[in-house]
Amino acid sequence: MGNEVTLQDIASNLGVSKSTVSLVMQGSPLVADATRKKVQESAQQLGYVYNRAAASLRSRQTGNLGLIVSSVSNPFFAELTNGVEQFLGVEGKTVLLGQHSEDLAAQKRLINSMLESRVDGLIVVPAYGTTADDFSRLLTLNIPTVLLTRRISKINLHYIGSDNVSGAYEAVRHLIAHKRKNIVLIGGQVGTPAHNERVEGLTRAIQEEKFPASRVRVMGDGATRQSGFNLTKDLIASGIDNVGILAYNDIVASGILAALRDCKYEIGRDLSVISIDDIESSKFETPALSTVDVNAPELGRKAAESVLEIIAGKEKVKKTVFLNNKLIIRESCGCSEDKKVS
Amino acid sequence: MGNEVTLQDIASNLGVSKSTVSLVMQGSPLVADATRKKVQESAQQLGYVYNRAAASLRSRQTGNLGLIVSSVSNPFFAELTNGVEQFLGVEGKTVLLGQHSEDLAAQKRLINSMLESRVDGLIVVPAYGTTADDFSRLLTLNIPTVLLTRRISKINLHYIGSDNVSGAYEAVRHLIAHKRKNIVLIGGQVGTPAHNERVEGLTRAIQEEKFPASRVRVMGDGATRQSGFNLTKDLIASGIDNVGILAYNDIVASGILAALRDCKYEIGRDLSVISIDDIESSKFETPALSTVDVNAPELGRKAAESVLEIIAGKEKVKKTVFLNNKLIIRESCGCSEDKKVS
DNA sequence: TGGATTTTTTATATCGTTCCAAAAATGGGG
DNA sequence: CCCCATTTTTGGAACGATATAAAAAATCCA
Repeated sequence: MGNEVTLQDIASNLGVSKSTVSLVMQGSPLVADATRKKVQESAQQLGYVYNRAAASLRSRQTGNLGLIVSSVSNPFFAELTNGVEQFLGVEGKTVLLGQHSEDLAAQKRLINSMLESRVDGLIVVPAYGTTADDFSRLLTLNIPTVLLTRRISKINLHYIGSDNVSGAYEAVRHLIAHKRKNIVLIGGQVGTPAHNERVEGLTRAIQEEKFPASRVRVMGDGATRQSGFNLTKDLIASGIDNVGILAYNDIVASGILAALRDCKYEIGRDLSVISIDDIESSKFETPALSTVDVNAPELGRKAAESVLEIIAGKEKVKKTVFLNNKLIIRESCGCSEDKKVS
Repeated sequence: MGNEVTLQDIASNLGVSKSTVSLVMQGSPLVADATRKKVQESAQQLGYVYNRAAASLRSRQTGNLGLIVSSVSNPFFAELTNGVEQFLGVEGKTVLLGQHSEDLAAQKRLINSMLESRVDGLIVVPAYGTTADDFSRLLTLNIPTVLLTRRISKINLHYIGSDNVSGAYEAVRHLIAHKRKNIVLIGGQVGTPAHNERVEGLTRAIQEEKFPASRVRVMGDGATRQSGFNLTKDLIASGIDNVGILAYNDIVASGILAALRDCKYEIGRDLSVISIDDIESSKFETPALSTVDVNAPELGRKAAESVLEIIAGKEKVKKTVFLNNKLIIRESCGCSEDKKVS
């Protein structure tokens, strides 16, 4: 335990200076090949382990990147996390993971913890209700930060997300093409940007298609399977006739489908369900879920790539990037029974 | 950016020594209350951020804990990760996350990266095929390490997992109680400890119940939804009569159920499916999945707790801990139709 | 061969904290 | 008011790396 091999040990062992050894560790082209080889062999042999904390003290770069999400138990965030970690891992960076569970105090604690760890940059899915104020520390310290999938108003930070407006728009157009007489948006935190965007896409679609607004309904109070399940039971209880359901996301959709199967509806024939996300499990739903693929792992990768670019000094001006999404038609919308729908 | 507030700045500001300020930051009881308050206020006011890397250089404790799993895209590992992070987060520790995706080279890279980050301890779900040799670095450096849910033979490390033997045993007994005439274990990497344990539980159950071994089958080649789906299609093609399926885990079970629904089997009546894990989504399957609850988040929490205890110097001797599990009866085994089964 | 170049190596200060031993301040009897 | 015990504060040496500028060694060319 107590015996740590240091640069100095290698240097003494070889009769060179620790500066030279340090240069080798950094992969500098300044050192002669023969010397480099000697040093590397000696390091190997002595069991040297590079000490990043010590290095960071002087170099002011830790190689640590923070990732804060709501919870990896949610498959959507898990896929984001997967994308981020995969990308950063091969870049030789280390990911510090935090989950706020939509708790602002927890989020604050996490941000602080990451600052203490001197992360080179940060990727955050902000908790519901986050204001610019909650991020003031990041702003004043000027930490390279990317907001992922959730925007915060009046804050000047990079943002990467999917285009929820167009996603909802395409989904609703498809529901209308199936001649559904009622449209219901189920799930989500009403009033959040992510929910507003879906409402906006829905609104645009029904206006364009001249679908009567009186036959559109929005039911939201959370983005869990359970809330999808409960809201759907409510909907059924209040009368459900030839309805096209736009699920807030695939997790909610999972609950919606469970409730509908429970009540013996034939999904696709009696009614249509289309969702947004396309998490891995959705194609194994019954019926297979029609959904807008936002490519969560790719969102994660792009966010990671982006934060590295910001650190590298490119991307001076704050950007908002929407990744393209794509409507994936499976069975829950009814296309398998009614092949002619666009 | 360039202006970092340090302990010294606070000290100068207040006319005390940086030692005193350091003591306050560490929450030492040595400093007078009045002084402590002054220091805290000044720190707040100057926007001081504690530098853990600098601290760790001298104190030899980073507060970093490493967690290496296969992939958080797999809900089981996501729930483990969730448990670990939740526990360590409130303890003020930082989680470094790595995913090896069952790639030994990636795992090696990750371990090395965590050592460079001087993690105080490590929690690892080892990749398939990991040998004691892959962990030699951890052993010689004597890093507090807990193996989670997967064991490695001939290695002296703490282990925490669920009792797969008893889990499989209970599940198979239940299948037999449903008078299923054939038993099939579907999914998993044949030959791995985790798979062997399930086979052992299965074997024990059929011997005890005098169930003919000739009507037992093991089909495994992976632990994904897709492999559950494919293997089930194979099983169906090869003739399936009054079968009781033991799914390797809930992810595999998800694929199994999808395949069975696809072929219009009435799950529960025509055949039974029981699985092991109980991930969050399983109760929303159709039919709701009967499964052995291993409480993944709790496994994660316990692993985290355990690694902290090892670091604290308790737990000198390496322990192997099996958490209790519990058979959860839902609908996929057929109990909803046949209420009398034990 | 000698001087100018180029390549390679090095000495030393520094990063921001903790540890340690010792010094200073405070408090309570007698 | 002084002495002793207790509480609080402090200076300075670590920790293990990097940065910087300068020295040393090797190479080139006439």
